[in-house]
Formats: sequence, structure tokens, C-alpha cells
Amino acid sequence: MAVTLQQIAERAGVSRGTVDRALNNRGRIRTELAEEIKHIAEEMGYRPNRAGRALAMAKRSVRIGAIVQEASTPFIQEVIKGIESAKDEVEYMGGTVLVKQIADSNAQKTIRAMEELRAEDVYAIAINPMQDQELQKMIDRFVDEYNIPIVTLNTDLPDTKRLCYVGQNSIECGRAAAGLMKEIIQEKGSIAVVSGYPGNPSVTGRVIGFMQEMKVICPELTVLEPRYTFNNDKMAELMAKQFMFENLDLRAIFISSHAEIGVCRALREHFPDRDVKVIACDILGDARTELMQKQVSFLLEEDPYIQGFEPIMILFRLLFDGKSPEKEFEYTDIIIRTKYNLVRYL
Amino acid sequence: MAVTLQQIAERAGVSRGTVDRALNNRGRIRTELAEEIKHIAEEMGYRPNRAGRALAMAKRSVRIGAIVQEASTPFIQEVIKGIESAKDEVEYMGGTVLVKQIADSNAQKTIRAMEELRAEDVYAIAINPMQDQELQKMIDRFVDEYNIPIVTLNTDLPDTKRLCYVGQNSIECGRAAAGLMKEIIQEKGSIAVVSGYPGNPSVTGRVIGFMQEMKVICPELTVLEPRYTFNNDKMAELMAKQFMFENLDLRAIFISSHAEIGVCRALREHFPDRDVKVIACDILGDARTELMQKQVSFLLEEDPYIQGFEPIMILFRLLFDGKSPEKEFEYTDIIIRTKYNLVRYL
DNA sequence: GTGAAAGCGCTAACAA
DNA sequence: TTGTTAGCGCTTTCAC
Repeated sequence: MAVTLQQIAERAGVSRGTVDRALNNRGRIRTELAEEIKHIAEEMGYRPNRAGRALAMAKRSVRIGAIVQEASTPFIQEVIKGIESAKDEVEYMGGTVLVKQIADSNAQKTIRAMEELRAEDVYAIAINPMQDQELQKMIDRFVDEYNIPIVTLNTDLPDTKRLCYVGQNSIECGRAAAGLMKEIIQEKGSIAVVSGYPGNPSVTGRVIGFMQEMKVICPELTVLEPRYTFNNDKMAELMAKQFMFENLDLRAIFISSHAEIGVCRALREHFPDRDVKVIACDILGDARTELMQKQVSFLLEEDPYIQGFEPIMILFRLLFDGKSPEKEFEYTDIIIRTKYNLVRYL
Repeated sequence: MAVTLQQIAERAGVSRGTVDRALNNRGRIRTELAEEIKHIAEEMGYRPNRAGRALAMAKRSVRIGAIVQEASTPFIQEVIKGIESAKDEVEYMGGTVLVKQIADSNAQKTIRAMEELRAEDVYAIAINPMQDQELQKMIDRFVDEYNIPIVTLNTDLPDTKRLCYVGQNSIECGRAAAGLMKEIIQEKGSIAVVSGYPGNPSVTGRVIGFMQEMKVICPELTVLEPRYTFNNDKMAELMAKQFMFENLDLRAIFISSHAEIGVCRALREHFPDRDVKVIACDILGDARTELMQKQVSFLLEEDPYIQGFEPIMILFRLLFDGKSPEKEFEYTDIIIRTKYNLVRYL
């Protein structure tokens, strides 16, 4: 049976309340006594019982807010699943999680959502932010003025006072893609790089990592200048066609985001006889299985579920246990998929 | 604020105890009344508060046992980490987890550990079993006679009455290895398969999956007859040398387990000029980083941590919430690693 | 500075 | 068959 406050109290010859004050640094206690009690607790291997704590704190409940942008995309839907799981956990412990979904990506709406959450008395917020000056200021104000810690997820805002970031190390992801490229491309030739939107740092991070590493490990391959599709399938298709026409030695295409459907369609429909490998990132939604079965050699993923789950839990541990996160950057695993391990278990 | 038993009781015009009996099917209640209460609870969106429940059940506490064999191996050390995390969780909820470590693999010791756990009044057991007739009988007896549910982990015993299995689908893992092989081997030639101990079903499963899939997707490659090292580095080294001498067209070696150190040493020291790729499984321990940096193209992993964590949590949910696992086979993800994503985050 | 006591939501033993 | 009550371990308020 685990050690309880009562047992410590008896051993120390004081009351439960005193032990509580000592162990939780609540003040109103002689420092020497506090030290002594802490020592006894340590010695007895005391670990606070979460259930008791949760129950006692049920009224003064932990309230956490979450804001997700681009909530309509399959990727963010997965993030939301993670948030909902965390919400379950938190609610079991008597806490509350409020989620604001923003269908598109809009700084003004985001700022409004932050204000709403503040009005609803949340003690902390998790958010997948866009790059926006005003939003950055707002985050700093929340942290400084309102004392509301903020965790960024999926994309970071390192120049703000956010508590920590949960998401992929996109440079490393790009490097990993380069490593795979080296394994599957034996002949000389050129490699194209196609991406969604250049303003997104996790997209550009992957491109940078890829280009850097390719230069080092595949100096004999020519990596073409990255091109951006602005998340438009039609444009991706045209771009792929252009690459194919202009580079008869094209060996592979690295798609750092949101262009796989257009690119693969172009390859499939217009160049069925040319062997061009595709390495892509974060394909979710309807096309996922089919593209992976037929056209994409490797898929690099970043575990959106965890990106939703972990920020909420980090904030919960902060508010409930008073434990700050250990690291400023909580990177998610770089997951490599082929058609053989496409379905995620456990 | 969440709905409580008290609120339901007031609405139904009965006492908390009655609501408790209704919702938890404890009997001693009129069926119609029980139905009505369940209906009200449903309507009010009642979800039991785990903290309250944990606290109330603290004395009649959930007790779970775990037995791990080959506890001295790095793989099982990871499994144990998972078990310890789960133990933390369970203890937070007022439960107890007892772990028995067996350094080697020994059916008699295992059976004795089971008896010990029974003597210590555990209500359920998680175990990584070996293939052994007596052990199988013992498991069935625990389930049938003593009413102690058992979850197998890492290796399954599908012919017993164990509740479920948590671990890898080894056939699929072998297939995935074949898929990677196809991507990295362009020329014709032969492929060697080296494994640890032939009696281990997860090892042989990977070999079978690999051979089957290779036949289908790489018919032009010759896959040599699998050879077993009996987990002996020296033998692995000799075997690799033999393969190299006898097959001058050897393109790659698939190591399904426990032979990487010997094989890689042979390649490194005796054939530095021949380009032979290596795909391996579950490399942990000291050599991991170095082998991955220098010699192994792909590593297939099976997440030992989760294999320790999940069985305990499955049993906890069974005992604490009365929720049986959804699936008989809880497969862990097939993780593909290269030197670029060698370190696991989150 | 310290102790005593109420109560968080739930279970279980006992009373009716 | 139903109600009542005593805790589980912890926080918090109030009294001293």
C-alpha cells in the first residue's frame, strides 16, 4: 500500500494539513519543520495520489483551451482526435478542455478565439499558430500580462514567449527524405522538389533539410530549384509535367507537402513509362492508400495525433502537478511508411 | 461541471447507492428501476469520475502481475520500461503492479513466477511466454480454474486461452522488409537471410513473410535458404563469410534477429569492397548507433516500450473499468528506421 | 504556525 | 429491494 499524507503526519507527529503545507510549499509553516517533513516524506517514498488530488481539486478545476486552425484538413482532423483523447483524460481528472476550431487559417479569427478562451477563464492554451506579427504579440501578451502559458503545436513561433513546441523537427525530416532518396536512386540524374506553401516554416524546413543533406550525400545528383504549388492540385500537375519535359534525366520527386495528388496524376497519366520515384510527406485523406500502393515509395509522417494529445497533457501536468515540460522542443518521431506499414497500429 | 451520481439520484428520486447499483449492474435492484436510471444517466451524459472510483476502490485494489523472460536483453529492458510506466499509471489510480524478471528463458522458472504471483493475489497477469507445452497448460489453468486473465506480449501463444496478444505481426514485418529490399536492390543477384533462433515464432514469422513477399515482388532475385545462428555472434560471422564466399552475386542480407553484430563484423572486416546491403530488425544496445550509421540501411522495429505498457493497461481497464480489449491481436506499429530517424521522440 | 474538519465522487458494508 | 453511512487521499477553510 502506498504512503499517504496521514502516515507521514503520524510519523512526524503533526497533522495532515501541516504535511500538506510542507510538501506543497504553501507557506504558513516553520521552515525547519517543513524541511523535516519533506525529509520524512522522501524517506518513506511518498508519492502523492493523483486520484485524491483530483477529487479534492474538483471544484477549483483545471481549465485548458485549444485552438486549431485549418480544422477542415485531414491532418488537423487527426490532431483534433489527439486533443479529444487528451480532453477525455483531463476530464477524468476533473478538468475541462475547451476546443475552438477555425476552418481556415486566419490570424484575426485566431486572436478572437484566444480572447474568447480568456473570457471563459482558461488557465492555459494550446495552439497551432500561423506566422503573423499580431498573433505573436498576442501570445506574448497572454503569457506576460494574463499569465496564461501557451504551447505551440505543429508549427512553432520560436520568437514568442510560448512555453514549448510540440511537433516535428522539419529539418531532420528533410534530411531523412534525402537519406531515403540516396538508397533508392542509383543512377545519376536530377531530383525535383515540390512544395505547398512557402510561408509555412515546417514545409520550408523540410525543403532546406533535404537540399542540404542531398548536397552532402548525393553530390552526383542534381537537385532542382524547389517549386511551390500554393496548395493547388492543378498547379502541382502542371509543375510536374514541366519538370518531366524539361528534365529527361529526372529520377525522383520529393514532395514536402500538399502536392502529391497533382504530381502523381501527372506522372500516372502523362508519363506512364518513365520510372520516376516519389517521396512524400504527410499524406492523409482519401488518396492516401491508393497513392501509397501505386506511386509513392516512401512517406514521411509526423504523427498529428500526438501533436494534439501531448500539448494538452503538457499543460495539464503544468496546471495539475505543477510540473513544467522538460524540453522546449518536444519533437515528434519521424515516421517512415511504405505501402507495407501504412496502417498505424498502437 | 460533470454529472455526478448524486445528481442522477436526485433526478430519479432515489439514493446514490441505488444509482450505483443500477449503472454498474450490481443486482439487488428492480430491473425496471435500473433501466430507468440508466436511461436518465444516458440522457444527462453521465461519465463516471475515475478519480472518485479510484479512491473508493483503493483498499480492494487492482493487482496486476507481470512476468518478463530474457530480462537481461536490451529489448526486454525496453519492455520493462513500458511496464514501469504503466505501473506508475496504475499506482496513481490506487492499483498495484508486481513484476517478476527472469534473466533467461526458462519454462520452469516462469511457471514458478506465475504461482508466486497467484500467491500474492494478483487478479491478472501479463507475460512474454516461450513456446512450451507445460506453460501453455498452466496458462489455461490460470484462466479456467483461477479466473486470472492472461495477456501475452511480444510472442503469442494463440492456442491457449489467453485474453489477447500485444506485439508485432511478424509476417507483415517480414513483408515490409521485402518491400524495402525491392526499393534498394536494382541489380539481379542473391539475398541471404540470417536469423537467431528458429524456435521463436516472431523470428520465423518475419522470415516467412520476407520469403513469401520476395517471391512475389522480386522474382528475379534469388533468396537463399534461411540460416540460423542460435544467437551466437561468432556463428553469425562465420555464416556471413560463408555466404559471401559462396555467392559472389550477393546483394543484401536480411537479418530477422540477433545476428547483426557478427554479420556486420564479417562484412566490415573481410569484405570492405563489396557492396552488400543490410536490413535488420530490432537492434538495441551498444552497437545500435554505430551499425546504423555505417552498415545497416534499414531497421525494422516493433516498439518494445508499448509491448510492456499496453498489456498492463489492457488488464487495468479490464479490472478497473470492466472493459475487455476490443481486439484479440493488438499489433504494434512496424517502425522503419534509418540513421536519420534513429532516435525516437515522443 | 498549526490542527481540525468538511467535502470532492465513488464503492461497499450494513440497516431497514 | 432500497437507503444510509463510512471512508479512499487530498485540498482548503476556519478556528485556535
